[in-house]
Amino acid sequence: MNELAKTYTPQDFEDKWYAYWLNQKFFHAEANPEKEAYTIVIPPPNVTGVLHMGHMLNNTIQDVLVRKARMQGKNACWVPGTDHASIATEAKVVQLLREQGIKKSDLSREDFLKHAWSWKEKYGGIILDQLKKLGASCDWDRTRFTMEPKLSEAVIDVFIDMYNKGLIYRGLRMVNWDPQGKTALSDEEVIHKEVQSKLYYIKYFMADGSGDFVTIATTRPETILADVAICVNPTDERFLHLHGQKVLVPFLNREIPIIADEYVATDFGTGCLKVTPAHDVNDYALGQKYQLPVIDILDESGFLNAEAKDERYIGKDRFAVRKQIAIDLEEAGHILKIEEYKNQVGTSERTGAVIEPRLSLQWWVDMKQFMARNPQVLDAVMSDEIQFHPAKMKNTYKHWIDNIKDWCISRQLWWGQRIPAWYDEKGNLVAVAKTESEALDILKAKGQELTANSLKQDDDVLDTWFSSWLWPISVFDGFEDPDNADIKHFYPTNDLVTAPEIMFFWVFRMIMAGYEWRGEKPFKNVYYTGIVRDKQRRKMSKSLGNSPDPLDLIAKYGADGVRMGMLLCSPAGNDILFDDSQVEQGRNFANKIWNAFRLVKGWEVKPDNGFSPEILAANKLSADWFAGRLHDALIDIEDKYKGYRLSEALMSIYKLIWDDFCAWYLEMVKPVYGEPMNESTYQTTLSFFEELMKVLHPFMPFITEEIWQNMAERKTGDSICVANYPAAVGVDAPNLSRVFESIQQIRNLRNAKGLSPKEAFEIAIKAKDQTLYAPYTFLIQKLANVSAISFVEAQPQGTTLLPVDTDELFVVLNLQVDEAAEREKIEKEIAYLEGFMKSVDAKLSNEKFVANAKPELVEKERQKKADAAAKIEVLRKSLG
RNA sequence: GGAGGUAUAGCUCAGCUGGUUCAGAGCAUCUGCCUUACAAGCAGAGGGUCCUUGGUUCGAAUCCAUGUACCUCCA
Repeated sequence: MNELAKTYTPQDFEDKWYAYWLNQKFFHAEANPEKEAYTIVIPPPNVTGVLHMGHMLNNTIQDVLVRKARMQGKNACWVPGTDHASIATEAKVVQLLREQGIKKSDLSREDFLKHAWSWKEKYGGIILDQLKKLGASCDWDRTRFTMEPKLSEAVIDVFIDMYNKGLIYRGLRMVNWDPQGKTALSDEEVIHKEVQSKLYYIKYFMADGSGDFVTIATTRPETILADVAICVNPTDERFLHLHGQKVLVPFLNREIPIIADEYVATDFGTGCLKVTPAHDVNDYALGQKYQLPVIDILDESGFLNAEAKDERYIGKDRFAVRKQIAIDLEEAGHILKIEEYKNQVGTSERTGAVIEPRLSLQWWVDMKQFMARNPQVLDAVMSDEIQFHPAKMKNTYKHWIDNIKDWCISRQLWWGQRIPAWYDEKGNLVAVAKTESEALDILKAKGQELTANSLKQDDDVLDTWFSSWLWPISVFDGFEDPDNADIKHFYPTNDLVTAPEIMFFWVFRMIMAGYEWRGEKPFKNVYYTGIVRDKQRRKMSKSLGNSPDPLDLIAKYGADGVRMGMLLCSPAGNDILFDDSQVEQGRNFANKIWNAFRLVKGWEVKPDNGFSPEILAANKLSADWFAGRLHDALIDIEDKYKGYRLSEALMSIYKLIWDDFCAWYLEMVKPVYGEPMNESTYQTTLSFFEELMKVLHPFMPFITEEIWQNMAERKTGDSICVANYPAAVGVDAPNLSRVFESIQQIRNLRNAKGLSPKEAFEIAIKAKDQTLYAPYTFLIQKLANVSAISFVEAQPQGTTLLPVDTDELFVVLNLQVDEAAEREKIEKEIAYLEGFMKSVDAKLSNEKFVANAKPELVEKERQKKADAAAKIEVLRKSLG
């Protein structure tokens, strides 16, 4: 290293070191039974996605964990990859085609998939390249994609296996229908939003022509065309006379019965419920119970179909009809009133469209049965066999499992794994098999002769999560070859880092898959990150435009600064409020380190024998002190890692470097201007620096590598990312607490009195135990700019007293002291200590305390009392 | 409507098994310094009814209950 730039400029070296790491294959891991494996599988981002702040946080945490494991000599493997994201990707491709004037409906399945694949090839890798900018140390040779042939095959095999085990069934059920994506969704893919809508009170006239009517309240007047009954609560006295009567559906004049069921709430709306089995989940249940007909008036796009019967509305969108029918009802005298009303509507996570409950034939996973087969899915989490961080997430997990519902896994899309089910010409399910010929074989074995022409495969594909739940197994080809070296070595994985909202979509289901197909948990720890929000607590999102572009941030502050900014404020499970100023703090820290290194590298180094024994001894003492600090800090940091408290670990490192190393240690050993540094202290300082860089490396990989490479001669193939992580070594460190306090007291006095730090003065110390000061007077002289130090038995004339713990320090200065203010300050201090002593006394004289509290605690209290008494004495004396 | 969570300094958060090493950290603020590594810096300082009200206990920020506010998930 020749010249170091004056300020830290990450742009100069980040790309260089990332390329070097890749070149040297430091991130690549091969199965090796000799070594302890450490594995993370990435939560595969959508192949359509671009990096957002959530990814940044998530992947920074993973990188910290994997880099530390790697430095600790583990066989660290972080498997990257992407998710095919069937709905999101298909929606994007459809939109792109539309822009080119091509309609999906005009394309064959094969042609559409060609377009989708070429789109994926073009844009699919973007997000992974962005992760490289962040410094992610993934094993890129292992990059997987949930829809690549091997992984798709695993999905199909699993489907067939589950079908054969009776864990999957096909059934006509109410599903969440996305009219825009034209597909079914699982419950987890539906987002409930509160909207301002209207509650319409509509009159239904009695069929007997009496002119009497009942009033119902609904937010969806367009569905009256699909009404098949009116329902009231059997105990509702207002409507007893109506039971069994009939009313007419407005406009259609269809006669429908009035039925009674406890389901209806008497205190909501009018107490009369219109029953529309085709368009409401609860109504469907009612319809089943009373064997009511089902009239479905909506098509797959949410437009009214011929079943609506009324020509005015057929072929029109549900929302348009809602508006129109309200007007028409009003004109026809059917509207009693319209109220403003807040209610929840389900929307599609992917397309944003309002979900339509729709009766359709779909494939389902029988979750209750699955759980019965694999009780460990719950037990392992509750017993901490799989640890959640933070642990409070266990409650949510349990509650959800206790209320588990079947999982709808079929999607009416083309982009994804096509369901391996086969139907005859009448649409009857005849076989579940991987290929057409296997299906024919199965049929043959059953004695059914069908030809390829009469056999038709299911048109639908599987839910994206039906492939990602296999991820920890499938990335190691654990389905294709269950005993291969990779899966045996790397599975179960160690840590999973993900967002809490993914718990049910993904974490839970991976645990299911792990026990079902490996008989083993998929990971040991789950770290739930927070949601990244802006300063106003709004979730960062593209539509709000409140999310900074991570790459811009990296360009401005450097990847290390961004990583640190993300981590500083993100305890596990808490939302993180993101602000540029945090990233700035990270960048400033990097700059601090950079300059500390400039200082050390700038020293002129000469052999020890040219230095006075005093200087050598002094530097040795300083080094011993810092070695002690380093030891304590390493233990503390390790502790925080163990509890997955990464932001706290980082804060400990931050303070270790900034305060202990830079502010204290470097100032202690720094030669006066123009003087050289002795060789042994220089070497010790460099080795401290190296240890610090190693400890910091998982958090700030780039700057630590840059400095590490420059602190000594390095060979190609050397890197801090594979250097040994420092271990805490016990040391005999001097206690400098009184020395530091003395220095701070003197600095404080200077500040308070407006004395220049350049002006040196003498001090005298009256101490019970001089050995706490005598060997270190050079430090007080150097760091507090003191010209001479003597030890005395009483306060010399014309000096100012500074209390240092129970000792007294006298500054030899004729200060114009504001006597009254001084006295007041000291008296305040005495009052506080006396109050303190009183409370300790009260405790000690309380028999129950002495009897109940632990003996060491009582002893501690006695000690406190004695200390306080000594301090009071010192203060009293200073008052004269 | 149901479930879970949170409430501590201006902001973001620690505070574990109740006990003055318990009221803390970082940032921000204020004061003084461009002190030859760093103004992206240095040296200091101020700042809190630990959400309310009860209870348990010799002792509560900590445990329990109630209320309030906010967040998340589910219906």
